[in-house]
Amino acid sequence: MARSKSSLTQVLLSWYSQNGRQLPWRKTKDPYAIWISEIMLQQTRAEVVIPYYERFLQAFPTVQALAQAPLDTVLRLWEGLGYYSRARNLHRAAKQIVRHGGTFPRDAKEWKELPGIGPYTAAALAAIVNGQDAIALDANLLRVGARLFGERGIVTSPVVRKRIERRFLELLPPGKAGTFNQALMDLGATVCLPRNPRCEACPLRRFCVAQATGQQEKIPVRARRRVRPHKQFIAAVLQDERGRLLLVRQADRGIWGGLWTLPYVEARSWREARPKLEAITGTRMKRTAGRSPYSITHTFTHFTATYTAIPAIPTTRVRHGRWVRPEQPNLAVPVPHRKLLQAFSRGGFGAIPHARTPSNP
DNA sequence: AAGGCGGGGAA
DNA sequence: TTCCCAGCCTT
Repeated sequence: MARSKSSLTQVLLSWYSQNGRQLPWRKTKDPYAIWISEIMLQQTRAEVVIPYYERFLQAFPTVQALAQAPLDTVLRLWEGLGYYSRARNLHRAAKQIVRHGGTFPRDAKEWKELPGIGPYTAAALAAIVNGQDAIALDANLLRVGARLFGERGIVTSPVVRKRIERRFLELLPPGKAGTFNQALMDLGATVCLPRNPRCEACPLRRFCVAQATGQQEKIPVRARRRVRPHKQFIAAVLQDERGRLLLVRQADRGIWGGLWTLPYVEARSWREARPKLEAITGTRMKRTAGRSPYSITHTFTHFTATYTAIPAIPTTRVRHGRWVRPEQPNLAVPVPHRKLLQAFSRGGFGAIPHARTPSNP
């Protein structure tokens, strides 16, 4: 057992030195830059993160620069990346770090005290930045570990997570936690894939219980997925005399917290939506004659949504929100609303088909 | 322990 | 279409 353990680790590290991914945040030892990367990488694949990471570090090269920036500027650079509480927590944490003289945490326990840093990120940063022996148990390590150790329980359950972490901890080469964790991540991302794992290319093949028993497609075992509900939303496209559209800022919590959207509510008809939209914008409004609504659907993790944008005109002074040019709002706008703005700026949804006016859009 | 929270890429 | 990703926070 002792022999296979050390040889497993050696094979893994050797494979990593030849086949590891070249990622921008692996070229630096700056705790600030690595911290930014880890937050962006939460629930987000590395390829998606790369351009965001580059732009973000260019805009905010230091933790001081980030701490001094307005939240709206930070959210602008996060636009499209999702899970926007990450950006709000990042901004809060930057202020905390600067208040502590700009010194970064020295171990996992200190990292975890910052907002937006949970068990995984604390372990990853402790290992990569501080060289501390820790297991950064992300989805990759969970999947690799479940297959490698032949774990038959539901992988997301606390018991199974603990079991896999303990097994990896036994294999961890002291002082090399950063490399060890990232080697396992890369193995999960490029070889030990969720579907159709490339076992023929796996350096750990001869150590893998799932491979030996032919169960690599059945492991990891996941909890049953719930059905995804469908929700309908109505958005008002209020236009001023200069052709600008009204956006409102979402509160700093909940979906799209801190971002700017068309005024919208969950509703199935204009009749139902209008009073609520009037409350949000602080104005009375009526539908624009001759303009048709425009709908898009968007799938979230927990529900599917249809957003119907309805052109309308304010009939009293508008008290809330900000007028923006739809082709360049210069504010952080979530993807579905950005699509609505783009569709409108490319022709304003067109005219209502004269044969049949949708009464219940 | 469970649910809310984005968006995109791959099969 | 469905799955799932370098998870965290609140309840």
